[in-house]
Amino acid sequence: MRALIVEDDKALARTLGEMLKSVHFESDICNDGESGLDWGLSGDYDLVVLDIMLPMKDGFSIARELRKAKIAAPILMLTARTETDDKVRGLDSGADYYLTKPFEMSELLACVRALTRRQGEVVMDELSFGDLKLNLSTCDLSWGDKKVRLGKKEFSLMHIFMSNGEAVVSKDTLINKVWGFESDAEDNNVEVYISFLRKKLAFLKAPVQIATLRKFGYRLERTDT
Amino acid sequence: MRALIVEDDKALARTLGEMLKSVHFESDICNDGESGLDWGLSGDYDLVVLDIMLPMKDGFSIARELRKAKIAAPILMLTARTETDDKVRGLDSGADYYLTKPFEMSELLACVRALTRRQGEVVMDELSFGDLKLNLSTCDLSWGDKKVRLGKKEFSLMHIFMSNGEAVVSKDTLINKVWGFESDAEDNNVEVYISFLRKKLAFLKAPVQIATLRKFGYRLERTDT
DNA sequence: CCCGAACCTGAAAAAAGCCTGAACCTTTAC
DNA sequence: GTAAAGGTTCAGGCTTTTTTCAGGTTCGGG
Repeated sequence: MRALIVEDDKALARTLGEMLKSVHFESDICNDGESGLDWGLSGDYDLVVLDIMLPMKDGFSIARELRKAKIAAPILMLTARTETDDKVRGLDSGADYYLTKPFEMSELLACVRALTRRQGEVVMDELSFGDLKLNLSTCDLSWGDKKVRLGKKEFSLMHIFMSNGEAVVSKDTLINKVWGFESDAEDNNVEVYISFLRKKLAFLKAPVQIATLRKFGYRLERTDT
Repeated sequence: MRALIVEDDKALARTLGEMLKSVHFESDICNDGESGLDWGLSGDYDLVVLDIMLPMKDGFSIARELRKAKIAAPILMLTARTETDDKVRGLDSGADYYLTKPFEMSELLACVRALTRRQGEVVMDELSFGDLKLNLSTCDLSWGDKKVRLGKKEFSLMHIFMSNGEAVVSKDTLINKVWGFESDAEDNNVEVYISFLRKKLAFLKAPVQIATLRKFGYRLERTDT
């Protein structure tokens, strides 16, 4: 993890760096606003600690410009100003936390933990088999730039196949998982849906097919090219 | 957007609710810790405002248990305690921001904005999907120079769609987030509003549609040109 | 080579889900 | 208080999904 510290008080900057080091951050330090912004724009920091009053360029502007450049790293604003207006301005410039000096190091570290904790963000779930992809959040099956929408049962079936790789899946298994443990669905229902899926795979021109293994079931296979 | 306020000072709770309302949050209020936790566990909130000293169960425990249950909503901890130890404890329990009373409402709202701002989004009061824009402060949906005003429910729905990009959103989710998880709204209510929104999108001639995925829900889609 | 079991698939019926106009109710603004 | 805006309910009609069915094809063992 890398942190950028933009702070003109060199002693404080160094202390911050050491504190962060104790929680496994490598820190870079800038003593003025311009260089702070430049470094921040590189985009490879996981945290930015920003003073407000700085030579050359103030912390508000830096935060604003970083956000404008789509830099998403958490910004911790650190300042002696206690006015509510400053806090509001700081947070609205794009900062994620506003901490007023003086503060204890334990508090700062707790903030840092809170800010960096939520990194397990938007996980776009997707199953894939070769280049065939099943998007679990949009429910569509795609290969290259072609996409088809799957109905619910089609989706469940495909989901099962794609989670099983190349393993054979029996009709019984499919019926149990898709139609439910105790349903009166028959083998033919599965067959019909397999047929639907094959049509869609053909439409995608995907190099993948659903192969039949008589008396055993079905499985996904790559169709070599 | 829905907020859960857990605060035993009823007057303050009500004030908070009103403040949040002005930034388009529907709030549910709990006056004790136990019910606060229960409600929070429903997982339908986009923000939790938590007092620390509460009857039945303190804010630290609530935050900890919510996180344990994988509830990811931002937690704003709100308290009179100014001890560094309390702050550290609060943040480490899972809170995302620690605000000490007394505070001004403008500060609270700035925190809320900072907390609910999706990472990577720059302009705070506008969501966008392609060229379609939803102005969060005027509730206007616009495309190019055309604009329509959305009602509150229409707005909430659109807000959810636009924060979710192209992901499918189920009717249950929509009902829980727009009408509240213990409401008796039915699927048809959602359908009616989807219908309203479609009319407005059509009026805007926006290249965006609300697609139906039968048995899954709805999602935004670009209508290719 | 022949037969039956297993499988495929188009079509159509049945069921489930969805859309929407309109009437009616509730809240808000003045 | 009143009107307008917003919200809810309802019913009939429409669309898509799911099931059913029937005739055809494939496969493997005798």
